Amino acid sequence: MDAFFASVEQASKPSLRGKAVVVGGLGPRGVVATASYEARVFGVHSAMPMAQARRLAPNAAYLVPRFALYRSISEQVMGLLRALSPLVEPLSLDEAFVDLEAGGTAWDDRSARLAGTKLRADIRAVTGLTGSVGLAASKMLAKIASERAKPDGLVLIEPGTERALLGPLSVRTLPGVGPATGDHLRRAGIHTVDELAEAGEDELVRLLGRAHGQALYAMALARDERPVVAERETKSVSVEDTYDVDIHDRVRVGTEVQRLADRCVRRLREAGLSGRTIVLKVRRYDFSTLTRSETLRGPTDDPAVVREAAARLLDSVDTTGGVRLLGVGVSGLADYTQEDLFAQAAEVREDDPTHEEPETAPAPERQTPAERRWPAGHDVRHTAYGHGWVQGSGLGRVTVRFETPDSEPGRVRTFRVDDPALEPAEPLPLVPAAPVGEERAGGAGADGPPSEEA
DNA sequence: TCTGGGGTCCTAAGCCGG
DNA sequence: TCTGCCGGCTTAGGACCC
Repeated sequence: MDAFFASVEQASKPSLRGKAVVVGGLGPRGVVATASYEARVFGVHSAMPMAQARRLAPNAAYLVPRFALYRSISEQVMGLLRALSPLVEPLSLDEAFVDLEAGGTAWDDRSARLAGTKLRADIRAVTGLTGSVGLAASKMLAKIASERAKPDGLVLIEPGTERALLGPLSVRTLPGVGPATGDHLRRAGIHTVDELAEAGEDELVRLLGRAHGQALYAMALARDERPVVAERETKSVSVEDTYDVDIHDRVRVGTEVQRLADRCVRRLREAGLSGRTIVLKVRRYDFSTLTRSETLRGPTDDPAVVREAAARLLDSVDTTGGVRLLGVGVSGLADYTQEDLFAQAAEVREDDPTHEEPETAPAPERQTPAERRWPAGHDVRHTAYGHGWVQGSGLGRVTVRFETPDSEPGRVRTFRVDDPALEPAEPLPLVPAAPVGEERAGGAGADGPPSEEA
């Protein structure tokens, strides 16, 4: 999908179409998750600090991500992919590999192009968004092709042309070559894929280590046999928070770690998993990051056990000077088992007579009521004006633009944050709900105004 | 107001048991 | 019985990806 988060926001907010839109964390330490193509013109891009983005594009719309909405649209798209083939490997919410051959698509350019073209049309019809398709004989090449297809395009790499195409490209084009490996290679005088191939496998292994060297050499020769894997097991579950200001108070650090442990366990349980290894992550005031881990005798999903372990790990960390980030994770995962759970909990209670029962609910997060209740970009409903979204809030006021995905750009009104006529609302579908070929339900939709167009 | 959050994989060192 | 080697596990850190 092209600039996925930003495109979803533009589709759901007519007034933002054709405008610079930046989605990401809005706090003092936020970074850009996705910038619309209009925002990229100003030099804004993913992973850039939000403060820098605001300097580059002060007039862009800045919105908080709405992951639940993105996930629901992602599922629609993944559904279309699975109609093409049973072998679909999602890489993220907005990207996936599809093994067309396993889905019965004939192995020739015409058939492949046809499948890709139809897919792009289907994505547009179902979600209203544009997606790009890369077609090639391997995952690496398909990925490179899809990058070149963006935005809103289709690129096919013909068998036999791979090496000629890759040769002059920067080593950074290859998946797995990031800033560090790129620098490393540059210092060795290797800039292009051709130079990578000329260096030879032994030299690359010497420079980068066995696994990385061999993998990179194979890719430089356009050799990539990795299969498309549909179901990959989760290897770890973790949560982390970056704080708006560094935490210096050791007691506060302790309580934050406990909260993170609880959140992590909640996620673990939702996934029906338990794990043996507890990991504590600490990023200090100077951005240096360290991890400490402890492996238990058996897997657990008991909040008390994870809290205890995280607290022990924290004891071994010096936090003087302050911490900017804390995280708790669990790895060494196993499917949830009742026996292990009880055994582990009993063990801890014996070890520690002062052990406390876990709180049933974590302490609510501290944030100003306006920001908490009215995040920028989220949907709202007003009893008189209907459906809209939060343009901004502060000083006891919230500004709302009243429009829906299929309306004209709407008008802006400002309310008190505690206006009883205003309440948070669920996002509306980006395209009218009725599937193609079915009769619409007489304009008597349960919520939202009837569509302007057929 | 420099640098998020959730992952994966690899390396390397130390330790332990056979 | 002592030593050496090897494999596997644990721990810490780093690179990379979206």
